[in-house]
Amino acid sequence: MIDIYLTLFNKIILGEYPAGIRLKEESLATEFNISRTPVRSVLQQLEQDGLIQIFPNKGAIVLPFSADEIEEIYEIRKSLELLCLEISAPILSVQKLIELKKKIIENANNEDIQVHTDLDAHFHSYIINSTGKKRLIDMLNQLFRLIQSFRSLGFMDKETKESTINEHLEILDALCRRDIALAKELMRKHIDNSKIIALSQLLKARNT
Amino acid sequence: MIDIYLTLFNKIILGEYPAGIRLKEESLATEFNISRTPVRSVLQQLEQDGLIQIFPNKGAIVLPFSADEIEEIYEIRKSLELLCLEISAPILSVQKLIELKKKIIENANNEDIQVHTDLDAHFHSYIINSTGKKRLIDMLNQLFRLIQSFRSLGFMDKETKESTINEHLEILDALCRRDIALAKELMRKHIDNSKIIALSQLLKARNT
DNA sequence: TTGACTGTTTTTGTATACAATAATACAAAT
DNA sequence: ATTTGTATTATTGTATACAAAAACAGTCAA
Repeated sequence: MIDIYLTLFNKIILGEYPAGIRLKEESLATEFNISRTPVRSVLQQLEQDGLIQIFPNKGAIVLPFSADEIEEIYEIRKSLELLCLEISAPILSVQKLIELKKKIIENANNEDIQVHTDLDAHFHSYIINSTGKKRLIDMLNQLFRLIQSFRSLGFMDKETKESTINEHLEILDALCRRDIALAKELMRKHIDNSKIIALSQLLKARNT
Repeated sequence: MIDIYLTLFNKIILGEYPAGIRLKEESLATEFNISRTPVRSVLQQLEQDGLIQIFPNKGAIVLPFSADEIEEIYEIRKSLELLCLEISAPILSVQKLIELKKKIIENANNEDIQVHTDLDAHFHSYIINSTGKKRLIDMLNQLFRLIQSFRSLGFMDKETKESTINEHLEILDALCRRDIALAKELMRKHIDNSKIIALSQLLKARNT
């Protein structure tokens, strides 16, 4: 049931199911060889992700997932992640920050995209999870799922990869020195840059 | 079905269902004289609200909704509502801002709590909805639902009511003059004050 | 007494059948 | 020709039946 969720999720994100088309329970059920019951459950989840809208007694339609969406998601992400930084920066372990820096430097020339995707996730998750704020963590993870594919795709480009690495390292340095104001400013710029990368990846994905 | 959702929602918020207790589908179904199918749907919604957690094949337990939760929700709200302000402040209609001011002043001495609850909602909604950002609006509305009861209760106290009114008016003035930096600063303080009010209302509600 | 095993019961997950609602097509009237 | 009303169909909403998994209780062995 998790896989029909992910299948639909990705089809919508990647534009395979365009905005406006209707998702009928029966069709989906037969398509995935399951009954309508789990289908309804999945549709409810997708609505919570903001990918579809369910009209009572009328069914579900796919909502637009366009550049505007990416733009909005990144602005929300920026606000929430800066809040995380504010909360966790004073209590982050310098030792762990240094470890993270080492890992990033060691893998700087690694060609594997997955490695960089993981390091990126690791970097942001450490800051976010250290807040210990359940809701905040959940909200950011939900946003991350929405932009995940476009984030990874960005690491295919060498320059993009290198600038991302540098930005991560600079933020870690500021955090080690407990220069929170600088860390926030750098993080703000980093997320703005990431947004531009994601947007360009979206356009690429949609034009293929 | 909407009413069983609201019933459970409020019972959890108000501490009637304490953290940790298990919600069994069958019991809820018989209690509300419906079948398990809509109960499951409601439980899924409550999980999205962050009020319960569903463990696969094991069922749902109520999560804590304590002062810490209120604290966290208000911090998130502050970040997101300030983002809204940043986006919408430059484009808010001065005419509408003045209308809003008038309404607030006219009703300043009204004794009806509902009137003040509505004005409060109106004030914040205008700023939030003017962004036109669907996701942002949805997220804030979800947060508002969680703290709604404690917000209204605050208006029972005369001093609290008056300070809230004054804060709203000051923010509206700043917005009329397009002094966005000031508006943001005032909004930040306003939400911090609201947090304290909500927290005290939570404690009151829990001790009765 | 403790601990592992097994059979029973409870509870959740899914499929299916039925009910209620909305969409559609077609006919009749203006 | 357009609109209104009605019958039909399609689709969602809910109840129930069945399957799978987990929790529980009791028994036996160490």
